[in-house]
Amino acid sequence: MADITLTLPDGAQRSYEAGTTGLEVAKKISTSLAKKAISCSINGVHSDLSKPLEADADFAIHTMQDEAQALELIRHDCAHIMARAVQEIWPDVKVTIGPVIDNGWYYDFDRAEPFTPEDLETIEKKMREIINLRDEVRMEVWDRDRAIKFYEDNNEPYKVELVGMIPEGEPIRMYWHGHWQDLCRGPHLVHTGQVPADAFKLMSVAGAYWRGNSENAMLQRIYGVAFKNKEDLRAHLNFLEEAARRDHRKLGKEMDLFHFEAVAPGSVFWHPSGWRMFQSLIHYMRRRQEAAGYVEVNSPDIMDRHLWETSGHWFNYMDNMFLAQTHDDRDYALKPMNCPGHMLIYNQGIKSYRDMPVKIAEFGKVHRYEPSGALHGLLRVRSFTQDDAHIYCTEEQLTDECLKVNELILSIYKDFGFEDVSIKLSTRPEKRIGSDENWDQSENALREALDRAGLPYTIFEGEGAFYGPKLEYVLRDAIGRDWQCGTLQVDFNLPVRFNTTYVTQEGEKRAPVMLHRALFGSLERFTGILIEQHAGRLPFWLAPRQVVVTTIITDASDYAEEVAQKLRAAGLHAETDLRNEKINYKVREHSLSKVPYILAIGAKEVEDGTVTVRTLGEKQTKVVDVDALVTELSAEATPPDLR
RNA sequence: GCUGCUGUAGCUCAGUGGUAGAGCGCACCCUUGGUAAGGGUGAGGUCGGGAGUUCAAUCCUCCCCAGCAGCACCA
Repeated sequence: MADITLTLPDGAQRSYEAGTTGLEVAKKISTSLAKKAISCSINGVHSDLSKPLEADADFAIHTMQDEAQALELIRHDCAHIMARAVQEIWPDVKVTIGPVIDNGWYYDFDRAEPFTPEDLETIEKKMREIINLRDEVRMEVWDRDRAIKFYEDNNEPYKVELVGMIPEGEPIRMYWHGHWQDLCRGPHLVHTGQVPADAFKLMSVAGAYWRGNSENAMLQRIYGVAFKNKEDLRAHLNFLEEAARRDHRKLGKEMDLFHFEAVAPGSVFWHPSGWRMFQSLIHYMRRRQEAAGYVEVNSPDIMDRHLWETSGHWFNYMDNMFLAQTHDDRDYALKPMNCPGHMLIYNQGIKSYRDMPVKIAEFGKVHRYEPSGALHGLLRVRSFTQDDAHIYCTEEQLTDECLKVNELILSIYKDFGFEDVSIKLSTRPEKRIGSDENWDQSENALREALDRAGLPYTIFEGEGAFYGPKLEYVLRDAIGRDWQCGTLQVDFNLPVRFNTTYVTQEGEKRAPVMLHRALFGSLERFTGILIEQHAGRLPFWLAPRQVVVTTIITDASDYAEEVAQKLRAAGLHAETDLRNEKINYKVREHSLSKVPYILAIGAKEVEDGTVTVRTLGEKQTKVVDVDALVTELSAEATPPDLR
């Protein structure tokens, strides 16, 4: 048999007989390496050690030291071992798929009875037993008929379907973990004992549709997390606990910012502190938009159904609209969008090419009947305030305007400390309106704007709105869930539907191109993300309660009021706490509610005309002159755009 | 909307087939104390809503509502 030459990571070249497996190569290099080896890379493709090497290649052996490969294998083997455990405990459970995800894996099962938390413990225990068996993992390539027959005989209909979906020409790989087998692309570990038995944990059970389609049967998904060692697992569990402490729903209650009621699911009751923060965001955005040439308007909340038919929303989103009953015979709907209102404002009077671009902004409260299961604190609600705007421009201005919006969004996020924002470009969906030429033009404008800005982005084919493609600016919550905030959409269609025009230099009427854009997106959502981002310790300029003036003795009350008045006169959110309580008690309480500065006043301060300042979270206090403090805090309270 | 779980005082939660309890908060009293909980007394609940089973339901069953996790959805 011919020899093949392998180039190792250090550049060394070695020759072996063709058909040698990765594991045999490892053994020839050293016995200890063979013991530690978990997989290999052949020309950069992560592969099983049992795979025979048939040609010259770049070759590397992986051990648990190779983080990326180790975690992928551990998690993927965990998925298989869990499925084996489940079928050993409940032989009638049908298996489906079990991929690796961030921090772990999941596996979807079809079982009549729901899995209980006790079941998870049982499964974990069985998994540890399987790991201890150190069963060899073997891979066999089968032909399609044999695989289908096998799964039919074993009453595994989901696997039969999966085998059928594998494209012609691709190998059908069957992985055996001891006596148990699964259809899988691989690669896998050498034996089950390579999975660290103390570094994984089953987390939860939840429903999930077969193949992600709500028309299909609902399966039971078990989620697990797995790491290289138990320290990493513990660190991850700590992270989850920390994240739970930052949950904006919890902090919203603790900081008395907002609440929800069953009478209005998905709609926020803003408390004074929360509303103050909300208003600070609006004031900030209003200044930024004015500086960027926008004009602000306000349009009605309830409008006739015919308007929504004209815009196309009635046809596309009727089921998700709130309808308003009246005593006349007309149908009204609460606005789910601001665009039609802006079209009617634009259409007043005649616009010239000299007026373009026209930028109409509104802090519009929109209502959308979101599915009950989608509601999630401030992050997904049924009525929310958009910092919405529509830019009407000429086709020549299109790309430049996209670029300007992109710059504005990123500059604003930067002011809030969001530096790495992921951007999604969603292209034409199947169900859409408008010509392909227009879609080409729209998608190109967005793509070109991002390219000119030199920004990375991910394309999501077919995920655009029915009227145009969109950019989505995605921010991440405390536990790593992504939420779309800003958005920019190009639309050639709505202007045509509303007979919206401008007069060109040649005196002809022409439809403008329209951009839909929101920068915060939803002010409710953005507020929620901010709360989590800062774990409630908001930047001073956004903190709804900035300073509390506390007294140590009752005799200091008058002076405390005086200090608070001075702070308020400087525009700061200052209040007093004159209660007959110990200073320790007051400090604790205001610290827990995340007030940035606690001032303490006792006999000494009254006499000297000073205050003692404590910064949130710091033990050290300092005594300062009141006027100096007012000056310092006023500067700190200045919003970033005014500095 | 789907699967599973949860719903008891303002908050966090315990508890029982015989109409309820703690801590915190709140009110009042004592205490005037120097940087993360001073002490006492007291008020406060149709046990998410409705129906059923039962001599008796907060507890068991069913329906509805809301919330949580995930899925699906997100103009």
